[in-house]
Amino acid sequence: MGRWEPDAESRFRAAALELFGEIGYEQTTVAAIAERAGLTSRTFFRYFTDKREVLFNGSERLQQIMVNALTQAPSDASVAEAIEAALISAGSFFEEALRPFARLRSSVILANTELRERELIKMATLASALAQALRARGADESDASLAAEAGIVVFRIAFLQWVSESEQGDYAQIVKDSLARLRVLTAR
Amino acid sequence: MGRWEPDAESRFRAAALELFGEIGYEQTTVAAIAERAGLTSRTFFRYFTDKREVLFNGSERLQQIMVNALTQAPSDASVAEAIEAALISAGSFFEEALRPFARLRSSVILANTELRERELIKMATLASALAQALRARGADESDASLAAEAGIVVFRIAFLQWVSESEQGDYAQIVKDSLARLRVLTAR
DNA sequence: CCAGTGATGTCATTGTGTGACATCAGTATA
DNA sequence: TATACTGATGTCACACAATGACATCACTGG
Repeated sequence: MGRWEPDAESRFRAAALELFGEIGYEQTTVAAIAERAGLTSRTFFRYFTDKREVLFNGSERLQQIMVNALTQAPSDASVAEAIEAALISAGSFFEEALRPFARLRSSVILANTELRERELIKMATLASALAQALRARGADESDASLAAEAGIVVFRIAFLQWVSESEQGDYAQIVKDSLARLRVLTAR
Repeated sequence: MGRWEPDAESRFRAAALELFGEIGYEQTTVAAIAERAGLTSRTFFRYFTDKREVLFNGSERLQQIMVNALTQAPSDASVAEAIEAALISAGSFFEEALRPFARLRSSVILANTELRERELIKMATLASALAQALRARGADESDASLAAEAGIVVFRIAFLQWVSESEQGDYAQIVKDSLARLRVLTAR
């Protein structure tokens, strides 16, 4: 057995999500998270740059999945088709079993402005990565930005629907519907 | 003459923008801003909830202008047309004389992640307001969100182009071009 | 002339975030 | 086996952001 309990990082994540749900994000101090995880504040900040970041470090993996999907789309696919493929590939993140977790996390984020800010910049980073991948496929500079950002808009709205209590549909279907709606709306 | 120098708020804004430009956002302390403005940190936080907020409190006015434009668009205008009117109405913010200021402010924001976060949430708030106004015009619930968010994407990209050194065109023309591009991209 | 108002200042406190240094089990190396 | 090394954690000290409580005092209206 090692000198310390394993999985410090996931213990931090679990403790944080619990406390945020129990007493709210602002009321939760880093010291409290660390105590519940059996560690110290100082150690918390070695794993996460930020108090907020403890809720967001799955995002690199999501980004990688989506960029891969986009890159591997058929080379004759249109920009819109490539983006659609990327959005749908994110579905592996959104399996039914993870819905309760996603719901809790999502409600914590929506309840706090600081956390929404962080979420938005993660989405912006994702959009940049997708735009970059589109350019690598030969898309025009500003077309790439526009398409990627618009794609992320659809992604966010679809995700919110998927995670909402009332919604029953599966993620891929919601994405396709949203894309279709956007098409209608932008058409003259 | 009043007991204090007038325009405390704009003195804070000016001092902050100067210092951010001179030594960077992170290196600038609130105490330093206050000192340059001839006031106290405590007073700074009476005007601005945040250190960041000192760069962002024009946004309510922008929002009001755009929502007004959207609301006053002809009642038979399509969702897309109403959004276009709102985007173009923002042009009163972006007159040629203000470009140097906008450029400095923009470069300060782009250089710092915290500030980019704040900018993004201001844009998100703006998008919500536009969506709300669209619903008031009778637009479908999710159509309103999609159209407003997509509109803000165009707005952000157009603004970035307008503010960039190389670009020469005027704001309204850039918006129209970007909208046209988005239309082409989303079409099947 | 006086009470009240409001913008500012002073002081104290909590929490975030970070640098510098200490500890010490496990591992590699002589 | 002894010794040095590594790396995850802890301890301590500190700067800065943010906020509550209370003090100050020019100006205003009666």
